[in-house]
Formats: sequence, C-alpha cells, structure tokens
Amino acid sequence: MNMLSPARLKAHPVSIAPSDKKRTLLPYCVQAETNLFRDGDICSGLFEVVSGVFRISRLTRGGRRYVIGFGFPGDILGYGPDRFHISDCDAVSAAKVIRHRADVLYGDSAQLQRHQTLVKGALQQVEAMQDHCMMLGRNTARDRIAAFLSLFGERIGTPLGRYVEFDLLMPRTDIADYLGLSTETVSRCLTELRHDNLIAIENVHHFVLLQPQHLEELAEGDG
Amino acid sequence: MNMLSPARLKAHPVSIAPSDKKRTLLPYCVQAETNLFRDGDICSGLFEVVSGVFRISRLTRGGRRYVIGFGFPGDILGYGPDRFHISDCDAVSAAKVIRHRADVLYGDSAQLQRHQTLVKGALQQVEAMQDHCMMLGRNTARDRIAAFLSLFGERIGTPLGRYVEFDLLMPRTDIADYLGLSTETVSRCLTELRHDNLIAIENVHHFVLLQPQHLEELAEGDG
DNA sequence: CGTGATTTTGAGTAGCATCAAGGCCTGTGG
DNA sequence: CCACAGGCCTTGATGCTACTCAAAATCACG
Repeated sequence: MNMLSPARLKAHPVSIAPSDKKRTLLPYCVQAETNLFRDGDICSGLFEVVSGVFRISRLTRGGRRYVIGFGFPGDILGYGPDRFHISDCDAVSAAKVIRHRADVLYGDSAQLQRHQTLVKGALQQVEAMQDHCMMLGRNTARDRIAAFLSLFGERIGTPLGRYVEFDLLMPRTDIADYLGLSTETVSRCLTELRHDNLIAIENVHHFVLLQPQHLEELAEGDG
Repeated sequence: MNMLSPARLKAHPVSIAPSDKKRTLLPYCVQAETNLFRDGDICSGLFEVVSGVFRISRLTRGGRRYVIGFGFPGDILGYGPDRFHISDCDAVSAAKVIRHRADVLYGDSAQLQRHQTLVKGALQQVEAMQDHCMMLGRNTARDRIAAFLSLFGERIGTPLGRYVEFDLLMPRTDIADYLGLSTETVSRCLTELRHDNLIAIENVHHFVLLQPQHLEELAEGDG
C-alpha cells in the first residue's frame, strides 16, 4: 500500500540551498511542500521550526513510506546518527524555520555549550519517538486517531470555547503512514469519532475537537 | 494483556547506588535483573554497556508494559528529555557498564566537547527508535520476529559456521512487549520459523539462526 | 517428585487490510 | 457559468492476521 505514485512525487518544488554561508539565526520562510532535507543528504544544518508543520518520513526499500513524525513550532529537526540525514523532511504548509549549524553536534567546536538547546532537542526527540512506538505497539486504530488528533490539538490548535480547532493541511495518506494504518481505516475512524460527537470536520481539512479531554483519554489506550 | 503480575515484580534485587561520587570510567559489574534506573529517577548518569544485555521499558498508566528497546555492548543508555529518566532499565543478564556523568548533556559544563560520544549516542538512539517504529507500523508478526532475531544475532550472536547462535536470557513476554505482539503469537511464529528451518531452538533460550541472511530479508518487511 | 511459572498449542473472534465502487471537491476548458 | 476530468475522501463487502480465552506441555526449583 501507499506505493509512490507519480502524484505523490509532484511535491518538491524548491529545495533549500544548503550553501547559505552566513549562519543566520533569523527565521526564513519556506513554501508548502518545500523539502528541507532528504535521506542521504549531508547534515549541514538543524532546523528549528518557528511556524508551520513539517513531515518527517522515511522510505523502505520496497518504496513504502513511513511518516516518522511531525515537526511543530519549537521543535528542532534533522538529527541523524552521523553526518548524514536518514530521513526526508518537507513542509506540510507554508512555514518559517531557523537554521542552526549542525557541526556543533559532530565536530570539535568549542562552543558546544552555547548550543545546549540542540542537544536537548535530540533528547526530546528520543522521548517523542518512544511515545510513538508505544502507541504503535498496543493501540487500536480508534485510539491512534485520537492520539493523532490530540497531538495536533496541543501543538497547533487554537481554543474555541471548550473546543479546540485546527487546520490539517495534509492528505489522509500522511495520517495513515504515521499511524501505521490504511487510509480507509483512518477515514472510517474519523467518521466514527464524528458520529460519537467527539470531533467535527468541516471542509475535510478543518477539525474541531469537541471533547479534547475525552480524546486524550482514548489516546492513552488503556489506563 | 501483560498486566503486572506479582511474579513480574520479583525482579529488582539491587538498585545501583546513584551516589557513587567518584566518576569512575572503569566498568563495573551488575547482576541479572539489576535496575540501572527507573522512570522518574533523577538522571545522574548515562550508562555505556560493556557486556550483557539491558531491557529498557516504560509503563502505561494502565500498568501495561512496553519494551522500548534493548541495550547491547557499545550502546549508551539513559537519555531523557530533561534531568529525569522517563523509562526503566534493567539487566537481562549479568552485565558490565561504565557510568558517564550526565550533566554534560544538561548543564553548562565547558567540557562538553570531550563528551561528543554521549551526544552521538543520543543521535544513534533516535535512529534506532525510527527503525523500531517503522517495523511496528507495517510488518507482520513473522517479519517482526525475524527482525528481532536478526538484531540479537548481530549484536550478541557468535558465528557457528554459516550459522549464528546466541542465548536469549529473557522471557517471551519481553519479546512480545518489544514487538507489540502477544506471547502466544511470538511462540507461534517461532515454531513456524523453526518448521521452515530458518532457526533452531534448544532449551527454550538458546537460538541458532540457520539462515541469518534469509531472516534479514524477512526483517526488511517489503522491498 | 510435586508445584508453580513459562511456553506451546488449539479454537473462536475481533479488527484491520484489501479490493472495489461511489461521492465530493478542485481546477480546467468550452 | 456549466460540464468534465482527476484527485482525494468515504463507504461497502470480504478475507486474513493476530488477539483472546482456554488448556496442555515443558521447564525450574525446592
């Protein structure tokens, strides 16, 4: 499932020029679908998300895609085990990022302590991945969708009375590839949650969490 | 499933004294089932595995256990997003570890560059978690078992002609909790692989990989 | 040798993937 | 402005995988 279709590949209009010498710490804009880095690229920088949402994915040898995670404002993306990236990263929507030099992680730079933030980002990512694995290991499709919606509610949602709302500017395929489900199951679970009055969906991409707390509980899986 | 039974809790005979002031970089021994750290503990150190195997796990609120990963010789364990551990870690068998001071990750210590190794360990862990997630997301039970066996073959196996053998000193529950399967399914897949002459099992805990390469291929899942 | 834990095997079932249409939004051209 | 085409999303029917419940077999230990 989810083999790479030509349609899927239309994506990358602009790749960020990695030769940007000045180590600007000013945020700069990227448009939707921009590719921040790809699997195999030299890791020339880490990216701190200022606004927007990024999708981090990897491909299996068979061409199957897996969405490892998402990058939200405040997150730092681009950690690889060595000097090379091991995943692809592109913007789900228009976004702003700050580029940090990565060699503080790998090199001998004496200014490492100035960049404690970057190390911390790596540790946070470890935690995020652990959470993700726990979810994949044991939860039902419904619980996973609830977890996904809770995540986005927390990270990019805006309060609306006791509700939370947000725009999800990505196809259902991304959700499926992130949760390890098929798009059909994603769709089915969403309508199920809608019928249970836990969420409302307008325009296919605009979500309202009607009972955020209840969703959180579902996301826990058991407990 | 896998609720904590009293039997499960017999485990922790000795907890490592975290007040060991001298920052010895000499390896020291721990016996089987020793607890290196627990969820919520202050992160006083990182542990470099010299020999043996460690199990890193987390509990859900409902008391369900999830095995996040394993620590093999060469691995560095104990990364948390902040100054506290977020997982439990205990020795599967007797083992040796080196303790590293963790404050180089969190504090302002100027000697951070001396400890580039530790940062690198965190990045490797990110990669390991990504691999694990990909496996959990998309593979069948059989493929997961193959991946598990391949992992242990690579990390603690000894060559035996064209075979690879190793002792797996952990209950089936650990495998199940790591792969997101039930113990019954683990058992079934193992006998299936045995009947297909991909592995041989003696004494329940001694494994021989008869076709390591074939197992690797299965582990890839697709592709 | 007996007891309790772990592992294996079996039968039945629930949940999700797969295959296959059908509906909805978007953009394009007449 | 309307008709049409191509994605994307949703819904339906079916089958398979792995979980659950249950019991037998093996192992560990006293």
